[in-house]
Amino acid sequence: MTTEELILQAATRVCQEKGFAAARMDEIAKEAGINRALLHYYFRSKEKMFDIIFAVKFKAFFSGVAGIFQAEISIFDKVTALVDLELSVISQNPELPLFIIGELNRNPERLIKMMQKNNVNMAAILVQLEKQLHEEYLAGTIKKFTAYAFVLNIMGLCLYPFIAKNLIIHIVGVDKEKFLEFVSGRKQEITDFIIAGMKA
Amino acid sequence: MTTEELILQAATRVCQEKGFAAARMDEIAKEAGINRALLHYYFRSKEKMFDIIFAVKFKAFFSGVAGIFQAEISIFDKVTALVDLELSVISQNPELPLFIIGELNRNPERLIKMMQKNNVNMAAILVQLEKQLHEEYLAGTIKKFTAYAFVLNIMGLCLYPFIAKNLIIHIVGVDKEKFLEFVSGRKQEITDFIIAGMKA
DNA sequence: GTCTATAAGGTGATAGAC
DNA sequence: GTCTATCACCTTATAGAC
Repeated sequence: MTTEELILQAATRVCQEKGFAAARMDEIAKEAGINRALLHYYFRSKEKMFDIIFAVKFKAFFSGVAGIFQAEISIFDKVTALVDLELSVISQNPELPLFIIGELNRNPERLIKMMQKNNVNMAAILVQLEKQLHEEYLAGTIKKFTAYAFVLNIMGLCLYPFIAKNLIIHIVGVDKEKFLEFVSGRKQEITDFIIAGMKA
Repeated sequence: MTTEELILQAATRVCQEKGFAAARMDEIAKEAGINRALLHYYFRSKEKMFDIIFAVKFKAFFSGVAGIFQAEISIFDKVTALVDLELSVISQNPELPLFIIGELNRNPERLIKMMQKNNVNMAAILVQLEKQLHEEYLAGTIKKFTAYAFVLNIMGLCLYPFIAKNLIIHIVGVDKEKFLEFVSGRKQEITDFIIAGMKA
């Protein structure tokens, strides 16, 4: 592993845990086992380093999701595919949702740029989704749902357990690994729950 | 309004928006229209001031919820009551969930102390809930659910839209007030969705 | 109670030796 | 490339006048 990769890995850990404002260049350097000045040699500034970290995490968070939304499959198949993808991706990276959401306030423009760069047009996706939901409603397969409700329900059920991970761990005093194992293993249960809730 | 209340109000706004690490005493002072030294006169330190803010917000977040969990009503009535309470409380304070969750990492002990101080024993609540869920499952009214799943599903569906508020606003370019109005108005829809998903 | 001035320490970033 | 030393700035907190 190159020094640059080593630093980036350490920086990712620290930034994800603490957030940009609370993350310290000194802590990142120590975590990487190198000197603080070397961080600036490779990345010039904290902000630029954070940009790179955010871009990687953003891709992990969104890649694949847009494709499923736009696929020509039934709405129930979309539910299954979305739950499967989200839980798979986030299980590998439990801090991801809170990191993205938490850092958003500080620099919303960054997110918008990322969306454009990755060719994700969420407004267009929602319009298309709205059409499909309406058609399936008319066909009698599902109850009436807006595209917003559809997305929020799926994301809420999949992501919230990871977002509230530390809250739950500390409140009920459960083991972190056990908890993550539990929420990651709920693919079928969540999928069934959503489909049962949507069926006409 | 006393100066102390004025400061606390300004401090709450800034801390909730920026988080502890990014919040600046100077910004709070300006927001309150007073001098920075006066903050320390009233609250001694940033940390102590934050303690007070957090305690108030914590109570708003948890008060009532424990009571519903422990009430002697059917599981469907609990769903209805919980969704109603959560959406009512959070609608009045959309930043609340992310604030509590986001600040947790920095000081988990604070949360544990709050739970004890407010006499909320979540572990005991979950045991009791588990019992009820099992009984209603045996009675044939609902599918099999763990207490964890029950709580996570409800909280995810109610809270996630507020947690991801800024993500959604920026991604789809929707108006903030419109969005909050929409998610706050989903009480019936979410309740129906959950009950449909749980029914045997 | 409220202010100005300032101390004390932390933090990102750079200079320059090796 | 990697280090030590250091600058320049920012932020919390206090001292002391009014």
